[in-house]
Formats: sequence, structure tokens, C-alpha cells
Amino acid sequence: MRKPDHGIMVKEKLMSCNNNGGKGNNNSNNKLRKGLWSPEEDEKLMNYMLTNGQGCWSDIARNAGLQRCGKSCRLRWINYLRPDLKRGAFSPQEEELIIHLHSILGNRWSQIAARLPGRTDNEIKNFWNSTIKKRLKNNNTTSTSSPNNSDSSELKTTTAGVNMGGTIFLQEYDVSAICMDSSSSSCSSMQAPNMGLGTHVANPFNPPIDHQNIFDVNGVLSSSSVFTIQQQQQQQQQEQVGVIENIGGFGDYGVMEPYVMGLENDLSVPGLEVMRGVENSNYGVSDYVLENKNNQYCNNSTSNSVEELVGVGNHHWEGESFKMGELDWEGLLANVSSLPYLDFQVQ
DNA sequence: AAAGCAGACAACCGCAAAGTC
DNA sequence: CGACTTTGCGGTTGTCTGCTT
Repeated sequence: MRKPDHGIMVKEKLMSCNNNGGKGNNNSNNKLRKGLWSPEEDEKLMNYMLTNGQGCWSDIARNAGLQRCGKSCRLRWINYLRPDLKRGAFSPQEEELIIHLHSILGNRWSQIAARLPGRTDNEIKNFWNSTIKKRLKNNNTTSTSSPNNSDSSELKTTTAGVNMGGTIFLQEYDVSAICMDSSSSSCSSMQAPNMGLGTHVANPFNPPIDHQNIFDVNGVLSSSSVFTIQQQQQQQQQEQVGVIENIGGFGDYGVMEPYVMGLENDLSVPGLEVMRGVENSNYGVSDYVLENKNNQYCNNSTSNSVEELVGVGNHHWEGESFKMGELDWEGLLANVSSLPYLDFQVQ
């Protein structure tokens, strides 16, 4: 709907930017611009960043000749100017991953974004709040099940919804297919705190990788929560559309258009990763090429590192070629299930 | 054609953690 | 060790745009 080129109609607002909640301001220039960024400002910041790399943001704002606070510059760079940003609509795979990650991480947008290359937390947050949440809510209102209905004694097909805190619960999710683990064949509900799912599991590098835990609004482990990755993968193979389609029939995306990340030239930003590619003016996502030095995207199931377990963050895209279009989404989703820092969020 | 509405997204705000002096 | 600064995060607001009435 809205074109990505903003900042043309910048309102001349001035502000006293204060990062410290009113505790002080060491910026000699108290009249700082506020509001949308102009193309000139973007250019200044971009040029400065490409030349000097990332540093102290307040210095950047000053040295780049911007009448902006460092905080504003940082946000602009991270959310808009960064060369490794991917633009355009979220692909169905990305949607699926977001939903999946959100079911695990909750509103930890930065952590979710770290697992979606080229996407920012702000972007994902907006997308969630404007699109996914609404879809799921609509779907939930038409659902026969209530969010608080954790009666898992019945094996029902999928319903999904969003609790008051915005966390997805997947209840009664094709239980017959999911609850194959004999140890949990009863699919009985369990209170999350009793699962030892406090701030972190005891050993963060040795997570209970055979469990995916999805909690309903009361923190009750849903009836679909316990199954092994292997079973999940089997399920995903059987149901390629998986969670997404079961939630509400996402996928109204038409044909994905080729979109290659990056800019027309190779970009080498000090302090940032090298990305290589050619931008297509079309928005939409499919086949862009990143360079991933480690080429480790979510395929190292034996890894001891959190990042390696669940994929890499935005900071790691460099090195050998990596094709987004060839993402092992299913593998990614499977590995995401093994997030070791499964904080239990009381909503 | 104008007004109203809703979607999408950029940007701000407040807070907290981390870092520095 | 405390004060101050910087950075990062999540919630929220503001603005633009396309669609509908």
C-alpha cells in the first residue's frame, strides 16, 4: 500500500532529544529534528555509515551533520538504511517462521528478527500487529474452541488463536497426528512452571530438543505441545502447509517475484557484513542471494550454540554464498523448536 | 469529488541493561 | 560504587495511502 520511499514530506518538527528519560543531554545542539527522514538526511547518514562504519550514535549524528539524536539515527539505520535489509512482503515461509517463533519467544521481536535475515524487529512487530494478529483473531472468533479451553482429552483438529498478550496458542492441533509420543499419548495438560521452564532450562546448551512447548493463555501446555522434532518433521512433510494453513489459510500471496537482496553494487560497510546482489525493483521475496561465510543456516543440529541451533542472526550474513530461495524452512522450523532459552512468559 | 476508514509502516517514547568514567 | 551515557528493546503513536461510501 504505502511506498517505501518516505521522508519526502518531512514535517519540520524540532525536539530536544533525550535518551536518558530526562536525566541529561550532552548534545550541544538541543534543537533536533523529529519525524520522518528526508532523502537528504538519509543520504547523509548512509554516506557516513558507509564511510566510517558504526560507532557511537550520538557522534554519528553530530559528525554526519544531522540534526537528529543518535537514537533516531540508529533507528533509521537499523530499520531502513541498512544495506542488508530485505524489503517487500513477507513470504509465506517467513510468516510461518514468525508465527512459530512467536509461539516460542513471545513478543521478543529482536530475537525473532535475528532469525529472519534481512528483517527488522520493527518490521516484524508491525507485521504481527497489523496482519497476523488480526488474522488469527478473526480465525479464533470463528473457532469453536475457547482460548482457555485446555481440555485436551479430546483429539480435535487445529484451531489457533491469540491470547490477550498476543501470544499464539495452538490448541487441539491435529492432535491425532501430533501426539505420537507414547510418553505423552494422553496429551494431558501440564502447567508450564512445573515443567521447569523458568527463565532458562538448566543447561542452556543442552536443551530439551524433543519438546515444543506452546502455552495457552493460562500457561497451560497445550495438548499439542509435546512431540519430537522427528515427529514434527514427519508431520510437516505430510502437511507441507503446516501450521499456517491450519491457522487460517494464509498464503494469499500470488506468485512470488524474483527479488535479489542488496544493492546494485557490492556493499562493504565497516563493521557490517558484506552482501552481494542485485536489487530488483519488484517487491516480493524469493530468490535473493546473501553471502554466508559459515553457511550454517539452521542445519547444525549438533551445535552447542544457541545461534547455531536456531539459525543465525542478522549479523552473520557473510561469506560463502547463501540462497534465501533455498532455505530449508522445514529444517529451520524444526530447529527453532529446540530453542533452549524458552522463557515462560506469564501473559 | 470529498470524506471517512482502515491498513501499513515509520518513528517516537519510556524503560532497562550494559558500558564508561 | 555511584552517576552518567549509550544502546537496545518493546509498546505505542503518528502519518501516509488506498479503498469504500
